[in-house]
Amino acid sequence: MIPLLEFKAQICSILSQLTSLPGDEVETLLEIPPEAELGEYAFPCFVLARQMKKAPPEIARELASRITPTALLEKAHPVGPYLNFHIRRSGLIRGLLPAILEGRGTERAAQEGRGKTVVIDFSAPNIAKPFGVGHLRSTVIGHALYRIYQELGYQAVGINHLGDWGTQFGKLIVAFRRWGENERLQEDPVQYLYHLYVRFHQEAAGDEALEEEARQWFLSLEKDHPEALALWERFRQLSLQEFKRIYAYLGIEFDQYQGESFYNTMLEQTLQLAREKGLAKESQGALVADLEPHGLPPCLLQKKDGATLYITRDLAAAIYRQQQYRFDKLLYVVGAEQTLHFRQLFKMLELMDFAWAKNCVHVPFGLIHFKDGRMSTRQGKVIFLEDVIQRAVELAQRIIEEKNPGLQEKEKAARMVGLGAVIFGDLVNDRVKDIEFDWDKVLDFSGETAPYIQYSHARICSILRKVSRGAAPEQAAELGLLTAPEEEQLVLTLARFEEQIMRAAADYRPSYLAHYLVNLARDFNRFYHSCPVLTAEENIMEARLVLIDAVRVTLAHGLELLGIEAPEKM
RNA sequence: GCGCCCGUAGCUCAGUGGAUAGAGCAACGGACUUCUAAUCCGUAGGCCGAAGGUUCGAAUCCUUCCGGGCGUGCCA
Repeated sequence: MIPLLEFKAQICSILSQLTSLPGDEVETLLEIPPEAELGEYAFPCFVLARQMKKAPPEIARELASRITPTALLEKAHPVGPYLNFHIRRSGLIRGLLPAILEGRGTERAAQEGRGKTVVIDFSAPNIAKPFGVGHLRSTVIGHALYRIYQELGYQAVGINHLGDWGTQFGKLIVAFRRWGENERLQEDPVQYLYHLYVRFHQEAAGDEALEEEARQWFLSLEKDHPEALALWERFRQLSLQEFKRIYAYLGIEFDQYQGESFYNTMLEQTLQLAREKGLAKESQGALVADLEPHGLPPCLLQKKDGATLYITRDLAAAIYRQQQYRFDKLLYVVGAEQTLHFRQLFKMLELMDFAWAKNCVHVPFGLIHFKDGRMSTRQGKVIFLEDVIQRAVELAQRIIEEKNPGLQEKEKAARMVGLGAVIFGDLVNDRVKDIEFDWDKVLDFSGETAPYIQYSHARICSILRKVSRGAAPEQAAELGLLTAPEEEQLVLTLARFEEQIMRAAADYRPSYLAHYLVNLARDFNRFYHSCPVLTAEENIMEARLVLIDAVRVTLAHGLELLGIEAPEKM
C-alpha cells in the first residue's frame, strides 16, 4: 500500500480508538485540508462536541495531546476546531516514489474489484446514421470507465449495443426503395444512408403515408421478409465497417458487438415471462406493464401491430447478460434523456424477481448542443466526429510544424495530441451537464487540455533522455533532499492518484481523474520552472530524476485510463 | 400540467456538509544565450439564480419560486 493510504488507515484506527467512533465513520468524516501546510488529512471535531460536552477546539487539543508520532505520522496538530494530521514527508517520499516506479502505485485500488465482473454498455451508435459528436460522449465516458474498472481489478466487458433494429429501418427501406442508388451507397455508405434518412423526414412532412409505409416495412422486417432483411443486412454491414474504422482510430475495442437485433429471438420468451409474472396486460390493443403503483408511467412492451419496442429488447439483453457474464455490476452509459426508460427497465427487472436488478446502473450524461439549439440527426443538424478529429489533428500538425519542425513521426504525435484534445475536452466536463459545442474551445490546446498534460509528459521524457542512465531510485538514497515547496506539492499530488481513481469509479465520473491530471501537470510545470534537474548538484539531480520519472509514469498511466496516449516527443 | 436534471468570475467550468469559494479562456503587465514558452509568474474580476428552512457550520441537504434543458403509451 502506498504510504498515504497507510497513513489514512492509521489515522482512522487511532481516532476510532480515542473517540469510540467506528473506523469507517471516521473515514467519511476525514477531509483534505484546503492548504498543504494544514496537513494531509483533517478531522473536524464538531461532531464530538455534543457527546463530550466540550468546545471543538478543546477536543482537538485534547486528542492531539494523546496522539504520539509514528514512523509515518509526524504530528497531529490542532488548528481551531480541526485536528490536522501531517505525514512524515521523508517517509512519504521514500515509500511512494519507488512504489510508483515499480508499478505498485495503485495496488490498494486493484483489490477492490478482484473476482468481480462489470459489464459496460456504451457507445451504441445507430446503424445508418453518421457518428456525430453527440455519440462521442457515451463512447469516451464508457471507455474510460472500462479502463478505470479494469484498474480496480474488475473483469470488464464492453458491449456495443448497436442501434441496429427499430422503426428507423422501415424508414430507410422506404427511402432506399424510392430514391436509392446502389453506386452511391457503395461509395460512402453512412453518408448516403444519412442523406436518405434526412430526405425521408423532409418528404414525410408533406406526405403522411410515408410514415405508415415505414411502419409496415419494419413489421415486414420483423417477419423476416426477404427483401427487407437483405437491405437491412447490407445497411448494417456497411455501417458497422465504418464504425469499426472510427473505433480503431480512437483506440477503442469492444468485447461484444451485440446490437438490438441480436435479442430478437429472445423477445417472445421475455414477453412470456412478463405475462407469467402478471406484469403484462392488453391495453388499447398493445401489451403494457402498469407501473403506476411504483410511481412510473406505464411501460409499453409491444405495439398494437405486434412490432416490438426497445424496452423489450433491453429487458432481454439484461437477462441475457446476467446469464452470460454473471455480472456484479451492469452500467449503461446512455444520455440523460433516457433516464425514465432506465427507471422503467430496472423496475421491470425487479418486478420480474431478478435480485440482480439492483446492480444495474444508468450512467447518464448531458446533451451536446449548439449555441442556438440542439443537434438533430433528422434535420441534418449534426457535427461529424470525424470532422472534429480531423481539424484537431490538423491543428496539432501545424503547431508541431511551427514549434518542433525536426520531430520524427510528426503525424503520429499530431494524431495523439489532436485525438487527445477531443477526448479530453469531453471527459473533463462533469458528465451530467449539457455541453455547448464550440469550435474555438475544441481547437484550443492551452490550459486545461490533453495537450497540456501531454506536453508535460513530453518535457519529462526529454529530460530523462538526456541522462544516459535514467532515474535510479535505488541509487538516489537522498530522496529526502526533495524539500522545495514545488517538490513537496508534486509529491503530495502524486500520492492522491489512487484515491482519485477510486473516486472516479465510485461516482462513474472520469472527470475527477481528468481534473486530477491537470493538477498534476500544473504542479509539474511549476516545479519545472523553479527547480532545474540536469544542472542541479549531483544528489539533488538524482532525487529529482526519480521524482519526475514518477510524474511521467503517473501522467501516462492516468491518460491511458482516459483512453488517451502520451507521446514522448511533441 | 406533471416528473427528472442544471443555474458558481465577462465566457467555459472545478469545488468530498466544514477552515479565506478555485482553475482555464478572454483582458492587462512580466519571464526564453539556461532541461521543449502547447509553459510559468503577477494584476483584475463573485449578494455561489432568489427567498425561506435544517445544522455548531450550507455553493453543497430540504421547501417554494425564477430561469434553462430533457422527458412524459405505440421512436431509440
